[in-house]
Amino acid sequence: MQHHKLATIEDVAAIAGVSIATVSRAINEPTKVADETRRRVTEAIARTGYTTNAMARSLRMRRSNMILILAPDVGDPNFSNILVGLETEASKRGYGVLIGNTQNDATRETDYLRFISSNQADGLILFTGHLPYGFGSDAGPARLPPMVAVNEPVSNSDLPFVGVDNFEGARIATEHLVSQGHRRIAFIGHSTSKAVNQLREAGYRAALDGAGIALDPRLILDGDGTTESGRQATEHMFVRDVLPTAFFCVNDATALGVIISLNARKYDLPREFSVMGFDDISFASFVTPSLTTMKQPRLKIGEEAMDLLLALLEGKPLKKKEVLLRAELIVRNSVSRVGRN
Amino acid sequence: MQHHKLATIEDVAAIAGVSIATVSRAINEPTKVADETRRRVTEAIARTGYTTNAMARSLRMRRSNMILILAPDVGDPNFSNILVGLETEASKRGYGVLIGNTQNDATRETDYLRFISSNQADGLILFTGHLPYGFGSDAGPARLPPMVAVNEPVSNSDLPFVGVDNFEGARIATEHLVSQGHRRIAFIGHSTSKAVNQLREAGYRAALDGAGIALDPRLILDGDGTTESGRQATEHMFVRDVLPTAFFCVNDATALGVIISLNARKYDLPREFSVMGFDDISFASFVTPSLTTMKQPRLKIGEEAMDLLLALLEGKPLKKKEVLLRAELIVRNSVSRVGRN
DNA sequence: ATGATTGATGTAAAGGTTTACACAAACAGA
DNA sequence: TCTGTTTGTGTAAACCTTTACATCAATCAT
Repeated sequence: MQHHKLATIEDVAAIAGVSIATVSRAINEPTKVADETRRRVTEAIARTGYTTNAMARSLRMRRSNMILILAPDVGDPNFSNILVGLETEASKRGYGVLIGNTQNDATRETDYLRFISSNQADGLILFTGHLPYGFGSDAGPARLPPMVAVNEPVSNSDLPFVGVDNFEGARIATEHLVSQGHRRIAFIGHSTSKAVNQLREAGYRAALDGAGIALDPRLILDGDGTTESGRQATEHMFVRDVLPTAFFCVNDATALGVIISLNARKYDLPREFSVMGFDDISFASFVTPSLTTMKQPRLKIGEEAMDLLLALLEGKPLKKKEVLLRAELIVRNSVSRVGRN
Repeated sequence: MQHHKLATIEDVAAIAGVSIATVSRAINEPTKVADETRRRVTEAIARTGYTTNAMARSLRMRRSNMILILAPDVGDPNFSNILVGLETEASKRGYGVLIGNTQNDATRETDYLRFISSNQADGLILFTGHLPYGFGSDAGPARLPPMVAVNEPVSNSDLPFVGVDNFEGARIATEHLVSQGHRRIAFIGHSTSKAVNQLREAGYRAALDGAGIALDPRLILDGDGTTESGRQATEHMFVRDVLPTAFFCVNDATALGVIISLNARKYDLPREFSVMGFDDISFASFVTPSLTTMKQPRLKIGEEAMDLLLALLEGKPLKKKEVLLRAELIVRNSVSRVGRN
């Protein structure tokens, strides 16, 4: 009862009075068929409402024109904006987009590989920062599908990568603080494991270095990028009583924690302390004070990543193995000139 | 160079010393094959690393086990949380999820239907509030695929619908304000076109009615659900000098506009005015004062919608044509007892 | 006039499954 | 012993394309 019976290429061929091969050619290589024939085929297609069956096509061509996107958290607003870019570019080029929410669960990751191994997807976009479990494995196919990593580069691999230039962004951010007269600038979010954090810290160090400001290691605090870690780091500073005039936070979530902590202590922001974030996530403009931060070009990241993957897929030579996009400084109200009190 | 040559059912059959039919049965209807045979097949599968080719399977079965999700804005955080629910449920049941970002563009909507007509997707989840353009059309297939509407019911149709109970939620919200002693409660977001707004206004009216509070039409203001409209409505109230003690806003975005406007006028919130939202979007807890609002059960909405669609798809009898989920009152700091000044 | 080339089309194979139907063996009931 | 049923398996068709190869007519070069 599902399908009446969709029109097939044979129906079209019969009506147009040609063979199915000709119909196929009229559709896929129009120049290879005579004008008059093409006209008849086009008309027959219109009359039957024919659409080529993608399954049969994929089976024959060994190509699904689908891209699988694997992300640890599809609900993450940061992800979803990149997704728009990915989807837009894919759609423009005639590809469909399949999504898989891995939740960093090995079982789920392996499970999604069925889309690859069963030919349901031609390529892979990875947000996870590592190869899916089950790839390097014994049973798995030796051949890896075309892949592009986004946001998090995949460790020990030379996978093409698209993301924001964290080092440069962090440098710009820190330089902005310096330009406002700050010299005691804390970095909140030191991490020995997260590549993103390390790059941003490196940018911070480079900026201080460039400005001739000596690094005070007591102003560099650990953090895992959560709001809670920002809060804790701030509290820790007050306990030790080693204070900066400005906080550069590894990301907006951390910055929020810092702001919450400072607000709770009744400081007047940004007069008494400046706070700078990174990412420009949606709430950044709604916090009080609204957050000065570095905006990630999320749409662009998505588009570039998909473009790269499709180039890979279509066998075109890659321009680059790595695309780093610039973050943009967004000035709001959480940073002011130092020493206004 | 792409694929070495994946193992097929024939390879497995050869190794196990059975026919391909038996292999297929061993996989899909294990009870129908003898224990010993099944063992041999399983082993052969393990040895070859065989995965069934989904394309061939879909072609034969006329079923792709894919669901297409059509949404006007994939980047909308409200959407992306529902997406998690949709994806989780689909994945649990062995379905994949395909996404289409329509941007309310007729061309794009029509374009995505190719997934349906070409058998690449078996069913449709609609966030758009209307049937995709090209469906009722002449050329299109008379047969509609199984569909479920989410968030926005589809007008003039009896499409199954899953969403939040707006009427009930608005009533609960308003009753909360009443319970805090408010009697002059404004409704911001009256609309003649948006169904959601109308339902929430109806809930507001019902609550007032239930509390024996006479409706003051001057306290009902137009709004399209944007932050700007919330701001404007508030300004308008001050111009006319007809003031409530509490604002019930059609959604959080509107509430944010109201708060911005009141903050700009230097009112002390929530002492002088209470503000209530609806949705509990991510920034709700970050505004100052943090927003008391009604939380949409987004994950649950997604799960229920997918469950409904799959039931439809698998020909099971539907429990209901409409699933309305309850919104939950989230008490934060933007509402206080009236008359504390 | 002849052979070679070009252009347009058709024939048939291949892609990898699922499943209706046929068949054989084993078993049950008489 | 015979008939009818059950159980397990195999054969082959069908799902709908794309495309290598063959065919044939028309055009061209010599």
